[in-house]
Amino acid sequence: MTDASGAVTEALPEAGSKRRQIRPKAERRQQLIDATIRCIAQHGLSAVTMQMVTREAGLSVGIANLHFESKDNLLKETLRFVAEEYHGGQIEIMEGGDIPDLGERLDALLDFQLGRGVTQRQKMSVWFAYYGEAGARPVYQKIVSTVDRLAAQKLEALFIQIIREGNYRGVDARELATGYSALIDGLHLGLLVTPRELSKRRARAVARDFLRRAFPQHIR
Amino acid sequence: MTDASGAVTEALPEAGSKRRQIRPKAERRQQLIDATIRCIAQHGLSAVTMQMVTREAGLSVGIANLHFESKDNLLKETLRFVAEEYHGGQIEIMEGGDIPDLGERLDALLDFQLGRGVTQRQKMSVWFAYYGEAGARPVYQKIVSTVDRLAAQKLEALFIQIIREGNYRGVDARELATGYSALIDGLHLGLLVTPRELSKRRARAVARDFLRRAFPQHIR
DNA sequence: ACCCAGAATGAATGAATATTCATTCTTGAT
DNA sequence: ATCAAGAATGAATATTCATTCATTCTGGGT
Repeated sequence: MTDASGAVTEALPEAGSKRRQIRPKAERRQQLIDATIRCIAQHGLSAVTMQMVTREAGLSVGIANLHFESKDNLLKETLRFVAEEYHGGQIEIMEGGDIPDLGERLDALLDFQLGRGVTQRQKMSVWFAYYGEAGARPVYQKIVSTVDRLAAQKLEALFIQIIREGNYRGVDARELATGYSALIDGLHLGLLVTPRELSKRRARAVARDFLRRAFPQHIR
Repeated sequence: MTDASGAVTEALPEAGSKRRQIRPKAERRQQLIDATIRCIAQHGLSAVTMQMVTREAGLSVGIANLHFESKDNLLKETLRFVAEEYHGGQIEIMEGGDIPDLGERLDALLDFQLGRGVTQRQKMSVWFAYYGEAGARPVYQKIVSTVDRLAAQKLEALFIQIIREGNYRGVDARELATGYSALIDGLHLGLLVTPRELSKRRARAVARDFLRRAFPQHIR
């Protein structure tokens, strides 16, 4: 639904039929998680209802409690999915057997973190919606911490390699990694909240500048 | 209320009396905003109810709709208050007739942004709770953008002064200001969501490092 | 001492929403 | 063809919550 035309429509995935379909549990779960992401991005975490999500998924209300026990759980699993997708992508690049050159690998990482189109913006919304609640919900903190820590370690490892290769002096890999991560998070926030002030292009320039200042031989 | 003992109690601000008090409108408004901040920090924006807020304030439920027209409006005004307080503090320091030395002024700014105790943490929670909803609520975006822009301009102006004084080459004040703001936001996020990984001390070190790399003559 | 404007109260109202579950439908196996 | 397992549905339920407003109370003005 939610389309301009009054016609009752299916959600994106399946088209046409209004016949009841039976699908495996895993598929339905993903379908509901995807719908939840879209709903959070569009309406905000605090406005999301089960009716909204199931309608967005093109399914009936009861199904959400069939595959997830409760709304709380659906939201928790959605966060877990987004967190793992985002950090998984980063980690893959950082380990990167694909890209042997360390400078290029950094560039690829930056591309992943600040690139992409609308989809990325949706994920960003979700990401920060949960951050906003994290202060009051230890469950969210835990999910985020877990994936965060792993990504932080990989980033530090990459920086250590670069520092060694470039023979940079007086640079602490750990501190730099913390700073870079925080910078990326902050830029995401800016893109989300004040898109008028901060274009994606400028965000990338700022992040690149940070890296260039730290690793002048590797960037540019 | 809410205390273990059955005794009916007042909220923190006023003690003892259970007699109805009449106070000027402005005072009640502030009292409710303060209570709202505490509630958001403790329970999360999406869990805040009017009952919760008015109870926290030690007042009756009806009063919130008397002084603010609606819950929506109370939340909006609370955001405005937090935004103006935070950015107001920064701006005052940055204009800083108090501190003539530019390096010291930077240090004072950093102190303000990453210093303070529990109170600061409460404000941070509130701050990011709203950020999380900003993607879906233009009203919030607007409030934040407005104060944000002013602070960004002041920071840029300060950086321009420093660049001139230090005769730094190849440094773009605007870009650097964007980067520094983003870094601070990102560090706040880290402090909020993964306090185990990121201590306040380390956050300050990271931010200082950023500034030192940009303005080596002014910092340390 | 009295009054009354308007501040404060909280029980009542109605709307929104998560969750349940009796029922219906689909599919693959026999 | 028939059947059973279990996936899917959505009307009904119970709860929670924002908002209203008739009533009570307070304190400054006279």
